[in-house]
Amino acid sequence: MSRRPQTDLAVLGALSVEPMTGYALRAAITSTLGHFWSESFGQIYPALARLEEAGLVGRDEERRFTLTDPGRVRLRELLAEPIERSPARNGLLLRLFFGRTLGREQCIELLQDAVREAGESLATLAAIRAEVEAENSPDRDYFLLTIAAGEAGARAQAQWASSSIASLRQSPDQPHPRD
Amino acid sequence: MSRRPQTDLAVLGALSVEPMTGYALRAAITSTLGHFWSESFGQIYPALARLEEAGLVGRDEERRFTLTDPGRVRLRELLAEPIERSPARNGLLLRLFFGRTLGREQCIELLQDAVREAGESLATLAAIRAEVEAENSPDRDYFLLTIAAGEAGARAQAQWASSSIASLRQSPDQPHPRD
DNA sequence: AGAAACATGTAAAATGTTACATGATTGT
DNA sequence: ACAATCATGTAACATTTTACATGTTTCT
Repeated sequence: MSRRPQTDLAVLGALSVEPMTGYALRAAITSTLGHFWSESFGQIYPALARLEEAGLVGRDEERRFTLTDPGRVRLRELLAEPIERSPARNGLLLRLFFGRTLGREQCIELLQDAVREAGESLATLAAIRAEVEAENSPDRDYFLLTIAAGEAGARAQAQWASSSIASLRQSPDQPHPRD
Repeated sequence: MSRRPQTDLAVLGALSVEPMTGYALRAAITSTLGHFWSESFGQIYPALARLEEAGLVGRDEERRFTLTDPGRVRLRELLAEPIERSPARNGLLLRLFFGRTLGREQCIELLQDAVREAGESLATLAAIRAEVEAENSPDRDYFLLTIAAGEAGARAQAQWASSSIASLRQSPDQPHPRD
């Protein structure tokens, strides 16, 4: 099965929340969905064109893209499909796995970056959470669910990275192999 | 910058641990690295051919691929490069974000799957951990670091999903929009 | 002898990113 | 008028997956 349905899912889903221009859609995917989803710029307009062709999205008076009734049906279908997992690609863990070659100090630096990054994530998520909690959208509880996932992940990363730094500091630095 | 360096990093790194055939390399990437990295089958042999051409890997008496000295230098270079983050693509969160359309019960099922999955991950990781702890490899401490990351993530996911299920059960199910 | 696993590769198709191109609208 | 932002798209390129193709070795 192609991965295009996943792009369609993101696009139709975003339009189910509110009608938007392609430009706004891109901004929504970058900012709101950005913590757990991404679509590259060059995917969105072709997807919209295809979906419009198929009658799944239309335009309102202000030329914003809207979800049609068939589009809503299609969205439900896509939501019910089994989750396609994207391949794991964690560059940090890949580097730490070969940490003996990279060297202890550099590993510690990477882990410090990870702690900092997790902190930044938590700050961003707190801001988004405040915004979402202020709204009274019917989607609110579900939005908060995804925010909570991000927060849980960030906290786990911060704790893991911190304790990893501590344990690396206790172990002796080994010389690089063959140096 | 192309993403090929990332594939090279995985291949050279794996060979830095021990010499292997391409077949074994693939198995190593699937099983050991599999929790945080993936390379598709069709990438590995072309990468090996390219790296051999460039003199970064060679063959030992048993025709296993080995890391050459220039290869080790290149590996260090690649390890020191900034981490390229791969785009976030979390199908579970994408579906939950549109949970109002998907429906509360289906969301709960997805979350239950997530809890189960996290449990399976923890079991697999525990097995790998036991194996690695038994070894006395110089890479051991770094391997354990990456295992700990997986464990932390899995535990965070299990907790988040469990408490999300509880909170969804408390909120009333809203009818599907426009049904 | 046959099955299963080992081993190496290629080609086509699908996917995805990046850079470029163009014009309208809005605020200063 | 000018800059910034809004808005829509295309084309070239890079990456990745999947399916196919082929032969060897090892175990039963």
